[in-house]
Amino acid sequence: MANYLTERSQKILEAIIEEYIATAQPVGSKVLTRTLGIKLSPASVRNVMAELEELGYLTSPHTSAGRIPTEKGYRFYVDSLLRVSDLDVRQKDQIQLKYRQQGLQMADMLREASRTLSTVCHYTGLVMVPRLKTTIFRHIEFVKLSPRQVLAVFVTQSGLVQNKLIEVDEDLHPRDLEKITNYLNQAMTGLSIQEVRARIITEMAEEKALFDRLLRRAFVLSSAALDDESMGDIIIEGTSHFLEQPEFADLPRMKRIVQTFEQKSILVDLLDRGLEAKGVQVIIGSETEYTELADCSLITAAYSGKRGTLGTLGVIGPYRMPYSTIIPIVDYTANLISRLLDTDND
Amino acid sequence: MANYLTERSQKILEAIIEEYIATAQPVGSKVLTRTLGIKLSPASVRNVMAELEELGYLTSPHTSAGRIPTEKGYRFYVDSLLRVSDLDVRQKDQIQLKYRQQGLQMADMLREASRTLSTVCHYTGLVMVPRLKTTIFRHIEFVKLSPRQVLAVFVTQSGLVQNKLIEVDEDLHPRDLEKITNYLNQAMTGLSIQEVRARIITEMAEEKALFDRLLRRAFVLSSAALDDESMGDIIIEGTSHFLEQPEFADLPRMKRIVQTFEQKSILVDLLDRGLEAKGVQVIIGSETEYTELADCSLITAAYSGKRGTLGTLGVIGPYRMPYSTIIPIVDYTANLISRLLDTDND
DNA sequence: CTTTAGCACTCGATTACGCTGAGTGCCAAA
DNA sequence: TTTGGCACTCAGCGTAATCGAGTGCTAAAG
Repeated sequence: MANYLTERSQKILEAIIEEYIATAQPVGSKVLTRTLGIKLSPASVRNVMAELEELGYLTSPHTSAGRIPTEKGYRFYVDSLLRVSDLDVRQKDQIQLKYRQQGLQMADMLREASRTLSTVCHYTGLVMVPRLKTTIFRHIEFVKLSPRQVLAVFVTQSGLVQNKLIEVDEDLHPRDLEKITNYLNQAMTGLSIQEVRARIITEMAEEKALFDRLLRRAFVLSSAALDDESMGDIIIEGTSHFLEQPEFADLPRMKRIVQTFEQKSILVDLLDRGLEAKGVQVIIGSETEYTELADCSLITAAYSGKRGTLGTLGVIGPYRMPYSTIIPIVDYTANLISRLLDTDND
Repeated sequence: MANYLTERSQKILEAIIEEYIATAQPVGSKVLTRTLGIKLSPASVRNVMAELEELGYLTSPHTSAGRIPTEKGYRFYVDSLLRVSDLDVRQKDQIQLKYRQQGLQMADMLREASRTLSTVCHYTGLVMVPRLKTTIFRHIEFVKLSPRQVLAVFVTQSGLVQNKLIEVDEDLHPRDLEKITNYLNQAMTGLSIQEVRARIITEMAEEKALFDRLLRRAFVLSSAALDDESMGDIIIEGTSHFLEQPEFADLPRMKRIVQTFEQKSILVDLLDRGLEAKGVQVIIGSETEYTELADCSLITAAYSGKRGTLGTLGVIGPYRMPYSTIIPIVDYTANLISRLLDTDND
């Protein structure tokens, strides 16, 4: 037996997967002959199916049922068989419309993206908020709230605003705070956070800083303001869509998945993986390397601002998913968000 | 037949409800005689049960099953039968421990509260973020991001920080922004947002403002910064606990509830109701007045800062809930949060 | 008047069983 | 190489039988 697939085998595999995606039922040889373009008898189709099963692309839940795709089947389908079409104009408009309202802050926009992905795809939408260290410094402001508390407000190039409450051990005069603010904004604008951190460390070691009280303070404060790793948060919308999927009908499995979502850390990891990748990425089942998500697929794409990748977004669902329609939606959304982030904040 | 309940009937009703809460199974007369303190034959218990059913406190799913409490039964139980004990020290410590870490911003604290409620109660935790208009003005700061964009950072007395991006139609000089900031902080600190709004409106009508360009700007900006009604957001944690409840085993019902959560607006309304109430409030089933939540109970309590109620928190679950343990937990959490908000921000 | 034992009855849950039909694998003919 | 034919398998479904927990009622006991 050949260990490659003839064109006909591929056609049949494709038809099986698409039928299964549509119906969630094991597909038999008979219905295939109807669905399939080629004129072929059920018996011939069965031969091919047996072959595909032996090669590991299909499996049958029991003897007298049809076949369902394996993970390997889906992988092959996504890699080789799938032709993703462009979104049609109507769908593009429908998505774009959601971002029409003015004055959205970045965080709101990302939340909207997650929600839109969820409703358009009928799966759960995921958006990873940009990690602090990959973003570009734009502005920082220190506000004195009480003798011992300073609020740091930090704005990234792409428009993300973050607050951090800093406990200080000395009573800083507002004038000093203002000077610190001015100095930092003038010195750091345009650098990435990583660069800012590096800069702080080297300058603090330098002679000048050793003797300038104010400068020292500036560094201490900004370092406190920026050390927050809590970013890399993720926005999940539309968990309820999971409850529509027949494959998750049993509660314990369902619960495990929802818990995984609530915990977020696993999803953060998975979305992280899409950061360097170009274009849309598909992670199927066990490729996630988490048993909790063994029955799920993720479709992700990175979005970026002016200066490189900011984060990733996508959807998660059962691995029986209409990839051909979901992939362009995720792709389009990532591009749209990238564009909006670029123009929105000059 | 009496339309009040004898002490014995009450005892039996209580026993039934507690048994049902524990087991989720209809309870029969036989098990009751074991559970019940009083020496009584199953037959006698049955008589009482029939009576309780006629009065509407119990119902039976079918002839040959035991009885389960009705909504009215729960209501009576919560109102008259329930003795809430204080939390024991260990539990209090367990809860308090979660807030030990320093420098938590209010938003983080509320999220932690929701999460803790969820894990401790094994139900879904809810926390309503303070509504803007009920909070006290503490500080406002305008940061110029670009010629046409100003970022307003607004801090409430209780330590909640909120950002709003404002599009302006003229290029404001940073000096002017600073003057505006100073003026507003000096004039408005300590007022409630409602008062601030009123003040803005009256002052804008006044003669002085008409001619002072800067003052006008100040009012326009602050009014833009504060008109955000988006607050009154709510933090939901632990939705997955719903999936543990046997009463929500069927997916469609489950899905309706999860969707209701995602939509939030209904929960906002329900939590709002607890704002004026003192102490813990229990809303059972149809008392919510939402069919989506007809099988759910909410247990809520208000938390407050220095100057009055800020918001509410609580848990939501099936109405078969161990009220006697949940109520003190919610109560304690509300008090704890109130205390923390008071001390944390001097 | 209240409580209790006894008993017939109800009805959901469980098990058993047979049938059906979709689907398969294999073989022999085209 | 394809196809029709055929025996075989097995989940799903409906029906029937059984089981047993729990009830309501009645009549006797307290």
